[in-house]
Amino acid sequence: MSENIPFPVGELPHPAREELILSQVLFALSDPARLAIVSQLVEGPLDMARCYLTDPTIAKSTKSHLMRVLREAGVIRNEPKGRGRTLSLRREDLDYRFPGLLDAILSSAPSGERLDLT
Amino acid sequence: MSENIPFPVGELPHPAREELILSQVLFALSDPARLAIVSQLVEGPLDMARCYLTDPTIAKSTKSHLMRVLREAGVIRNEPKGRGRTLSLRREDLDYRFPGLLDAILSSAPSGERLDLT
DNA sequence: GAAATTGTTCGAAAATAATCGAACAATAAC
DNA sequence: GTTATTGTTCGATTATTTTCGAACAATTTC
Repeated sequence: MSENIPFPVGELPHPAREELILSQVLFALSDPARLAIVSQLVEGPLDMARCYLTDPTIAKSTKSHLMRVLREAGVIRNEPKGRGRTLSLRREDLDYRFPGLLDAILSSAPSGERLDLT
Repeated sequence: MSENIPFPVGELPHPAREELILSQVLFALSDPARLAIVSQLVEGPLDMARCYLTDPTIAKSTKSHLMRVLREAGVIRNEPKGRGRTLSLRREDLDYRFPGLLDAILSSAPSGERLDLT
């Protein structure tokens, strides 16, 4: 009985580069847990299972929600990969729309939220 | 009957430069109305009465609250001046703590929220 | 000093956002 | 095919934010 097919859960919707809204990006990055996620993605794409949260007691549905906020703001990409997901930073799009913003934020981020950039 | 003297309302508390927290700043700037206020302050200090909101129907207590969020995040200064208040951007402190951040945000802000910078 | 101006604080109501567990979906492993 | 793994969605709950009007405070103007 397939009624109410909401979404095929596989490919998720991502805003186009031109649709990114500054306020939404700032809001997404204004949460320490979300910013910490972004910091982990600076080095490159990451399997979601290998993307750790500052608070390990958080429910997986909450983790999923954090990713959703980042994705809907256009900060990260979330793609199916095997039985899991690959997360990646939309650096080009962010730099194109908001030049210097990501760098400024990442270089100001608390050290606990920043990886080694040497 | 002076009980419960909460605050002399005059000088309001401002966080010190070292106390500014990135997440709080980003959150404060993630609201379009608040960002618009900040954009008006780029040109210099402004009497609060001359600081306009995008939505003119907003209550004065709400306007006051918007200013409070910006002040408590350390984005603006709010000082008594005559019977009103003078608002100013804490640019030096922000630039010191979060280099490039304010510029990146302001130059990416929607045109309706940005003044002429020529 | 009385009235007008400007803006803060307080308390309550409304709107948003965060969080969780349970149910579901998709792939992988067996 | 069955089970395990990984992560999304849904619905409910809680927490945080926003908004407002009323009351109050400080200053200016009269």
